[in-house]
Amino acid sequence: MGLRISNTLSGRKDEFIPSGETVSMYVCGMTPKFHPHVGHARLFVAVDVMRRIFEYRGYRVRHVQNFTDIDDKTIARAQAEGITPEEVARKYTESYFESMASLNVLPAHEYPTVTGVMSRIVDYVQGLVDKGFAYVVEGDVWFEVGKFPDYGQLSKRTEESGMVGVRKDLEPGKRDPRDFALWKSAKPGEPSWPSPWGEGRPGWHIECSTMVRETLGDQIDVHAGGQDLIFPHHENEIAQSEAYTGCRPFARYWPHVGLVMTDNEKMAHSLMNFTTIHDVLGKYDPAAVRLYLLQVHYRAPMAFSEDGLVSATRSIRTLKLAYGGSDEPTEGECPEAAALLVRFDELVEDDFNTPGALGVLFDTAHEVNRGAANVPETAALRAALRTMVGVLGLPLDVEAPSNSSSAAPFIDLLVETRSALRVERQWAMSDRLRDRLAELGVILEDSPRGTAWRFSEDRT
RNA sequence: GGCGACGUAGCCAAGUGGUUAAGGCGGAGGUCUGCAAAACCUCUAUCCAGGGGUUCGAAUCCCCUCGUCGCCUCCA
Repeated sequence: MGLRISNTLSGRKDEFIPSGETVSMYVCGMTPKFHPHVGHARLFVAVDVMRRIFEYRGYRVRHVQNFTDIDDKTIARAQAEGITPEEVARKYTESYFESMASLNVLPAHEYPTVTGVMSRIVDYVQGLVDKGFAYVVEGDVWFEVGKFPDYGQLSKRTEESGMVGVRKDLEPGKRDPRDFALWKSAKPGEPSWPSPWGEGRPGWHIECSTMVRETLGDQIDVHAGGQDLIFPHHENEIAQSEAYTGCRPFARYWPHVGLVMTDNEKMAHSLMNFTTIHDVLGKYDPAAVRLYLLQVHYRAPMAFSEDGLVSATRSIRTLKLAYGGSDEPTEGECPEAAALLVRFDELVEDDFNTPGALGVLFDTAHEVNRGAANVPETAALRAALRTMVGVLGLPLDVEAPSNSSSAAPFIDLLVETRSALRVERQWAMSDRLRDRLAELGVILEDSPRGTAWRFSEDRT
């Protein structure tokens, strides 16, 4: 059975049938107006896993992800920080890349920006005007929803049912409450770009339609984003694109990633209730963070919790132990390893079921840790585990930062001293050292090869 | 009000028609260890928000109720 993907457009889980040799995937990226938070991390890790699974299943993928580098919020942030909107965008775009590199998120093949495609956006808006889908009112350009009969196909809203709650006070010149801005005339002091309708800047949705067309073409395979973008953003994107190109569906598969919740509301910059990825990575192993994010199916809402991160930190150890063993040459067949991989493949193909797949990883890790002496099977099992870890993108190769602490030389010294005491069989003294270190958050592990230490994950 | 997502053990979470309901964390016991830690082994949901219904058979399909969240447009 092949890959199946939940598709907001069809309202079902659909079998994935590629349109060509390469899977085209567009992801609504972030507005770089502050450091990315855990909600962003979840979205981009989820999308990263989708891409890795496509590639694992033998597809080539072309992944494009935008930055909305100019909008009301970047302008507001620029004023707050006393820098230009460009500087805001640059600063937080860098922050984005840092966080994503730590989480082992593969870079997209292309990162278009609004400012980078401005002239194409103007052309696109002009095209919609020419085709009769948009009208101009005093420097503003509006998309006329009434001209596009399929409006609401993604969000399942109809004019009668879902639109009743929209604002009643129309902006000047707007013909229908549902109409939305393609181009907004500049207010004094705002950044603006020239257009046939005067100085202004693009509306919120048009940049994505333009960028998709510029980078991937008139129809794409996969369009992903957060669940909060279904309406109006993705709905409007579809309207613009299908009106412009006449090609439908604009995107064939629409997987939407559930939101990260904190205190029973979505984590969002605008709600001031977020935890940045940077902060989380300061306290937790990146592999644990990624594991934590993949432990919930991407479509379900996810409650952010430190307990979950602590739990994931403990879990990751089992995986690391099995993953990091020395390499023995693999010889012969290992039916058990093959069976585990089959289980893994089936789960991963079924709408990117990472929580289910992680169950297989732990089963595999236990098999490896159990049979460390049984060389051929262990090698095959470990190879299978490495394959799975690669598909999920868990950064198990990366050392947790603990041993690079500035306290490390002193802890090493204490451990060394204790080892000497142990040789003398001075148990009372050596145990006291171990207990005192434990109180300070340093855990000692004795083995025939010597004594290793690590920081407790519970330290605050 | 409309549309959508969700409600499975102490916590997190797979499973969406059929033998014993994955896995992780936590907990209990054991092996190992000078004692620990780590690792490994065993145990830890007669039951899937509640109530009806369909079926030989449902956590899984249908209806209703309750609860949580998201979206409802140039955005606080």
